[in-house]
Amino acid sequence: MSKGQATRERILDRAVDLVAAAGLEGLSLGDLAKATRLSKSGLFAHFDSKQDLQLQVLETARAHFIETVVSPALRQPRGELRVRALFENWLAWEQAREKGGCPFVPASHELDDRPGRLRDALVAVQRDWIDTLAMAARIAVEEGHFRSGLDARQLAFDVYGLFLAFHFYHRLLRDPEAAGRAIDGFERLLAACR
Amino acid sequence: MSKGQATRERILDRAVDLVAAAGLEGLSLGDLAKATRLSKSGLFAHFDSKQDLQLQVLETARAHFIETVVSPALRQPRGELRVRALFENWLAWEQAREKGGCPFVPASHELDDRPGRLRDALVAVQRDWIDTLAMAARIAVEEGHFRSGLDARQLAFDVYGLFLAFHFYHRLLRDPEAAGRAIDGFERLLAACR
DNA sequence: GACAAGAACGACCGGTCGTGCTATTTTTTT
DNA sequence: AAAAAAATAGCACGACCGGTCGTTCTTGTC
Repeated sequence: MSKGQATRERILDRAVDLVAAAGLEGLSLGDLAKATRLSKSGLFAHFDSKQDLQLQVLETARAHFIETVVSPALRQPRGELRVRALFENWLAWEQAREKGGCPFVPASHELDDRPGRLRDALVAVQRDWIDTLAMAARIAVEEGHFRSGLDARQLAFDVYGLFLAFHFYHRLLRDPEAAGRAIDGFERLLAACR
Repeated sequence: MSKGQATRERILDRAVDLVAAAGLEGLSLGDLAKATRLSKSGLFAHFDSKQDLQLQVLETARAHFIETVVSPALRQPRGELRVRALFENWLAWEQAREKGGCPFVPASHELDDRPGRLRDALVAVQRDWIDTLAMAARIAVEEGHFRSGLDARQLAFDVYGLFLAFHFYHRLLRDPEAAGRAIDGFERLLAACR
């Protein structure tokens, strides 16, 4: 790998953290340059525009998410275990990044009223993730772990709600019971699926 | 009421809409001046600083929220009906503001890592609201509508999750079924409380 | 060792931000 | 109607924004 390529990856990894903390708009070239100990222009030479940078940050975050949340869960056996793994890895993903948390959550609220390529890219990522959740639930029905007739997309909605509530209680309210509450809610949800 | 007072309230009302759309940081004095047809300096004379403006915007939003969500629900009879009213008014509050949605949701994500008076004020508002939800649930236990031993604060957590999922599906994904999903989830939640 | 390509630099552009100071207009009080 | 007070406008500031420029340092190839 060329040196430029390596630097660009270093920039993007650092940028994902900054986005998780301050959002996609809060990410400024100056801050990112300081964080990577590059000059602003030296950094900017790696990207066509700020939007290009933001798109690449989104793509980098997506790759991280798939690597640490989705892929390990897909190695679990089909059915309830896999659904559990998806949710638990998701919570861990949010907690692991000590400084920022999940970068998609702030991005979702910044972009929900701003049409454009950035928003389209984010929506695509989120739809994929919801599809993954729903598909895992549907497989659990096939396996006989969940009752037939279960609305898998409704389950995905409910689970997403638990994650967002966790994010909110954890990051804004600093509630130490946030994770416990999310897990309790998830168990109650699963019990209703059987 | 003096004219200045009236203008200030007009500014704050308009500012709440802009915050709902663009967040507390996205609110700029220039934009707000244009929206209220004042000069930037003429507008600024009403406030000590931008932070002062933001604090007053938060307080204005809080007053609106209590007026349109909490107070009408407290006029409902104690018990399940009141819990229902709180949730339904909450959903309606989010949908009523055609341009912006709930101003507290974007603010929560902007401020979750920024200590200061703004964050403290927002946390206080949110804690009050969660207490209101939990208290209504506890009353429903007293009235015999909900089973005894119910964890009222867990219910508040779950309900908050449903609202956030609704907000996310509605505003980012533009899912027309968002409200239906939230209501379905709420009904399932209530059924488990009885 | 020459030389081109890649990578990073510092200076700078026009624009917008929050914020102060001063003048002018409008409202209120006498 | 005059004087006092309040409300608004005009203007300029320093800081920072995304982005461009020409230059320099590094790297690898012939």
